[in-house]
Amino acid sequence: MAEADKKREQIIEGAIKRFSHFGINKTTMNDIAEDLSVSKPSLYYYFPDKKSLIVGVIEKVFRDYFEMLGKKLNNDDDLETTLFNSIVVRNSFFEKYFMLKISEGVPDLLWDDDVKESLDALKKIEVDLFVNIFENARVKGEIHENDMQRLAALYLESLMGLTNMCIMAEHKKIMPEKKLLKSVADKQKSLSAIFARGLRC
Amino acid sequence: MAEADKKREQIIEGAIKRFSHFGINKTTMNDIAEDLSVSKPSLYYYFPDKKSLIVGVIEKVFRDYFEMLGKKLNNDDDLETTLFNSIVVRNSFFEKYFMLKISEGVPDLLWDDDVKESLDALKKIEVDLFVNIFENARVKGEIHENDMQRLAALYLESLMGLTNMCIMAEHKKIMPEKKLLKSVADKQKSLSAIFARGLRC
DNA sequence: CCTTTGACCAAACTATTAAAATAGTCAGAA
DNA sequence: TTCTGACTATTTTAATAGTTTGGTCAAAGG
Repeated sequence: MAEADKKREQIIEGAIKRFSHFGINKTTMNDIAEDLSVSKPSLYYYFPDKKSLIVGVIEKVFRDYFEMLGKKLNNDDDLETTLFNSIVVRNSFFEKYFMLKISEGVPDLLWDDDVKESLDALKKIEVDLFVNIFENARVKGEIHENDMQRLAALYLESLMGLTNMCIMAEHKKIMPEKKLLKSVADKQKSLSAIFARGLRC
Repeated sequence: MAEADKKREQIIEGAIKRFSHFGINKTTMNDIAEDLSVSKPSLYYYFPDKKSLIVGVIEKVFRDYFEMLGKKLNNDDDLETTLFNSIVVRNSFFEKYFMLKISEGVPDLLWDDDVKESLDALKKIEVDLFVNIFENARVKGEIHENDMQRLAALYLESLMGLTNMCIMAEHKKIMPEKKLLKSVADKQKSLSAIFARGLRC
């Protein structure tokens, strides 16, 4: 049992390596099998199809992100500092797993029901994490609002939206440059600072 | 001379009707010519190619947007009210000209040098308009910052990013529903309110 | 000279099909 | 239970033919 789970993890790790290097749709199940020196049917013994492997990869990455976020955040920090730290964590993942970006290349994976369901659940977890952050700031008197759910969702949507705008503005497909990432991070921090101050009044 | 300009305007009006109803790439030059009861070469007498007609349309729409924005804005209003009003104007244009959205359908029109140049110039004008708005708020003591350029760009990028996130989250291609547009407007206003308050401190 | 036109062409897009690549299965062995 | 070689089914890709559409021209009307 535990052995099987370990194997599943190994497969996911292998898939992540390929995916984050060549992208999802340039990686075949054969590639992954060969990397791990097993046969394709072995792969299919652990994952019924490619989609479920992709979902597994996505969930693994998000779990890692949540874990690192949990480690980095400190209840004693003020809201602005907390948001800054979360941006650093978020961007490190964004950069590392940029090639995983599902939006491009894979036909309609984003609109597939299973993938969408998994992704929605993960995003909900992220929102809940930020609900905690904002709630924590509220009890410390940094926020004068009630609806932390709405606030957390709004903050994340704005931040991601800003990020997309900046990335899209550059050339389409290419991997974003270090310089661009730096300027994006600056903008994210500016927005977060204004956002945090805007909640104080 | 003035006669030719009038004709150009008529053609642009006709093109806008078609474009905003069927989208840019579902509209042929023949369609536009037939609508106006002229022959295709006549069209090409006034616009050297389809791209320049598209650029003409884009610039006309933006000019109308800027004009309506100018009418709606009042120097005496506080920053939050001004931003709210600008959102109303912006969204009315977004809805009216939704089918013009170049991002979808037309191959790489967004990355075409001419279109990009025109679009960049128009966006710069918009940013400058908001620089004025923020500058006006600053002299009234509503803002304690120096770099209005940076602020205006950040605000607009955040707002557009938020909008994109909301629109994208729904089904891809379909025209956005009234209900969705309402909720987007609410989020835009929430962000703007927080943003405005965040600049006061 | 300015504007318009029917007739024409070349490039872009679509539909169709065949070939190749890849996802996924199965009977049976370790 | 876990794995494999050999197989099938499905998707992508490539090549092709047919159609649409952007764009041009020589000539004519005002």
